[in-house]
Amino acid sequence: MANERYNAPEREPHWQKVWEEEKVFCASNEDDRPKCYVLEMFPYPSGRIHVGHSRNYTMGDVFARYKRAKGFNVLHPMGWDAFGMPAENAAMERKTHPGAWTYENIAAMREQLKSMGFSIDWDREFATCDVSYYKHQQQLFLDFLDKGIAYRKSSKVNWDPVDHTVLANEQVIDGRGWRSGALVEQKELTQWFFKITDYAEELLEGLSSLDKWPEKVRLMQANWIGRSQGVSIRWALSKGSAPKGHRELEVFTTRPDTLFGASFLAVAADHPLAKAAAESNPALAAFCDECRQMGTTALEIENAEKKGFDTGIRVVHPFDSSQELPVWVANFVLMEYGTGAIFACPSGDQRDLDFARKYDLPVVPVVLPKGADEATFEIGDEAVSASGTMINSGFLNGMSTEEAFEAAASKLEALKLQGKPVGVRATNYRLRDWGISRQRYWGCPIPIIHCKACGVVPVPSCDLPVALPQDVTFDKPGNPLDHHPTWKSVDCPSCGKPAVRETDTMDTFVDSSWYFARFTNPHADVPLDAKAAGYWLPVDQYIGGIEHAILHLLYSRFFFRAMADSGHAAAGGSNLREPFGALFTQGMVTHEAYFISKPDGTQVWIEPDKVRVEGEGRNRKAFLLDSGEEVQIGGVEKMSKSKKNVVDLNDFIRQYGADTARWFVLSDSPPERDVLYTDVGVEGARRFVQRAWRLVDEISDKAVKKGTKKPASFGDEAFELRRATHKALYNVGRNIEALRFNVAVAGLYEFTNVLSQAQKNTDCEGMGWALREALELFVQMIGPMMPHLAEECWARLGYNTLLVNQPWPSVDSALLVDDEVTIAVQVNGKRRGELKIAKSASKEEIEAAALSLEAVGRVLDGRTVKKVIVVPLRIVNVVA
RNA sequence: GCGGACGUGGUGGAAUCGGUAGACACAAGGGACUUAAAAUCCCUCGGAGGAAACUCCAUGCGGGUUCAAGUCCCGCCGUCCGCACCA
Repeated sequence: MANERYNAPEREPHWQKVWEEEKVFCASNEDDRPKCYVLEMFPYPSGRIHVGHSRNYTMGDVFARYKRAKGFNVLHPMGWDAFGMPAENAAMERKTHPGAWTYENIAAMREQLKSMGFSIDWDREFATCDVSYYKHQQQLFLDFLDKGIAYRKSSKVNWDPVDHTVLANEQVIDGRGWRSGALVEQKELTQWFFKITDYAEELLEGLSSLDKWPEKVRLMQANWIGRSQGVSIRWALSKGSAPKGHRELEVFTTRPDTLFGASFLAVAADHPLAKAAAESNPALAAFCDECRQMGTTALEIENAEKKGFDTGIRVVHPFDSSQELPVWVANFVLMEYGTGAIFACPSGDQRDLDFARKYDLPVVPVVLPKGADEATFEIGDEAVSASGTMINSGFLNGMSTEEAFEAAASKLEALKLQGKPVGVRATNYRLRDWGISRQRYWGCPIPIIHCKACGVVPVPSCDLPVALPQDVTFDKPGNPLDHHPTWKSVDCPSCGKPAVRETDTMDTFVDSSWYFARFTNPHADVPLDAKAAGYWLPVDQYIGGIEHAILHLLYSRFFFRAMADSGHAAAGGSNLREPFGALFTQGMVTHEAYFISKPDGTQVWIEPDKVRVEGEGRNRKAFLLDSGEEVQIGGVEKMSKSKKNVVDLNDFIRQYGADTARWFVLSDSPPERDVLYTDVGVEGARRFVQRAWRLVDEISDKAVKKGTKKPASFGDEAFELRRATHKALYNVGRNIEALRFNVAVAGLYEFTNVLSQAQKNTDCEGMGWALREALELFVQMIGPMMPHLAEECWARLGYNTLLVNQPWPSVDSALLVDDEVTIAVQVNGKRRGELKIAKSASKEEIEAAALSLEAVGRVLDGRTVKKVIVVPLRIVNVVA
């Protein structure tokens, strides 16, 4: 039996079959054990799983298997984020149906995940494109509508004037449609929104309770919500300059203290005042049109050249009625934020300053920074936003910025315009409402009917689902639901007359905002089974990419609250508001990418397994395997289909087995950081799988039989092995618990080194028993990470039970304590020696021992010791 | 542009609370075993100096706090992620 290689590709399917037959991983909603809900962000079924994807599921699986061994009732489900654009693109390119393409991908990917041996409860699997899932989503929409959480308003989209279709931001390349190449326009459409802004304060406050979330994610969300305290100020329009029907302009500011430095107001191109002024001013109208040509993303707006146009409208300064300021239209002012209008203080804001310099508007310094001299202080090319002392500011002069804020705000509240206060203290949020309408086929239909007589009519619940039609074509641009000959024709549920269905579908972020709740009972005939959700939620450990830090996670936090507030609360009286108790954001798997540059400048990416790499450093060159043609080395990037730098999971498993893949993605790199895929790294993992098998296989013959009584005493080596075993167990458990898999892996490497040394001393008293203990615990420790190999080893150790059903072994803490400790001795902060001393040694004893060290005396060289710092168990520092 | 992170040997990284920097692994070099190879096992391995003991330098760069800084603070540089219709 000994010296046989472990044949992973052959043995792994065997154990997977056993687990499946025994239904080991099916979670019960009725169980006395404490519950643990482990979830990895579910995948988009893009086609095939590559090694990059597998990392996140492996981490979740190790945690889930560990928790199961620790005695928890574990829920570890899997599903598919199955709606979205790639399916429609595939439909256009390959003439397949998006549904057919999606379900084929799901079938392939499910098999891939199964071949990784993940401990998933497949009975709970669903795809968001299943009618049985999205019909409940439609019910949720109706309930949101009822509660006022869903509403309609006008909003802008990227419009391709040639294809007559709405484009996603990623479909707009350099301001042009990706297929047509036409200049993209902005178009106003009436669309559906969720009132996430109603929850802004709660979502912000809730962050402080999420102490098991990464600090950076909470910070990013807090900044995204962007609460700011300020004053909303109404400016009176000067008579004669105001368009008909307009008498005032409302502006939100966080800096009322700088009001005396205001030199102009600026409004968005879509601001009602701008539109009104443009009616009688063709040049202004043209400028506003130009602003609308600009991209819709924050990136484009920020990077665009700052431009403006004077509307001719003038406003009266609230603190000085003799002063009038011009109102401009500026391309950097957003209608969606605040009131769509700002007042500009160029001395204190860089963007305002650039604008003022460009259009020759006044710049009045109003804040004198600490240490500056008022007589010589000037604003050059850089605005000064720091706080300081107020100058040139009338009644605010001499105050600090903070005092001036209060004084100005109070005065604005006291002043009256048309009988109402000029200013009101207000809290503003950067967060905008969530636009969910998409003009696409492959999404959840919005259950609404538009009737000429009755207006917007919700589809009655009893008529759900509104299912997508199957017979659609993608041969012309635009939304196939809109083109469909019959689908949208329907009788109005209210008056019975012919009406039309809403043809917009929902943003796929809606689908992923509640799937985790649905997993608690995916077969319930209501969206949320309150009892099951009350039992399982919140998710105890959520794992996913950092790229979801804001949108998906914020939307889900909102959606969960919105569900509760529209009658879909999780039971248990817990009033649960946060769906994810702990969050972990893992890094990605990266791989070198290779490409060939075509004469037209485009790059054709090449799969790494078709490339041979030669040389080192700067001389590294890559060639095509079949033709020998040289290819460019394109740097290390995240594994992605578009760059083709993926390693297919099937190929990998066929060659190395799932356990090698699992071990590789867990090794070396800290899980929150990116890991570089390299062949040599994989070789290392493969070697360890064999080494672990060999150790167990060989040593099990030297160890005592299972169940042998523990000897009364152990020889030194046997005792040391036992200590090492329990230290390893303690560390591996702690590191899995903390998701520090790379450290757990290192600990296991270290332990195998100890084990292979110890087995040489079989003469030592009690060694046979210590080896048996070491092997059994070792196998249990690798169990969560390499479950197939561990089962194989468990059987080799003589068991006919399943390792996966064994409880996690307990640490003998008596074996963890050292009675001696080595501490470093420093002189003036530099290490000069070390000291082995009893753990119980007093400070005085440690100090005396340190000072008597030969190396310390030599370095001191007769100098007097000024001070000795003793940190027991850690360090001694002699200061001379 | 705005917001957030990260930066340690030839390489991936470890250092849990401010307390011996480089655990563990990979690569490389040397040796054992073998007819030979693979596999496996053993040794060396941050840089400079030195026969050695040992000394000096070293955690992206420049400052600071501290008895003590990879770790804390300030300022740079570089890389990565997000920016609301990719998921």
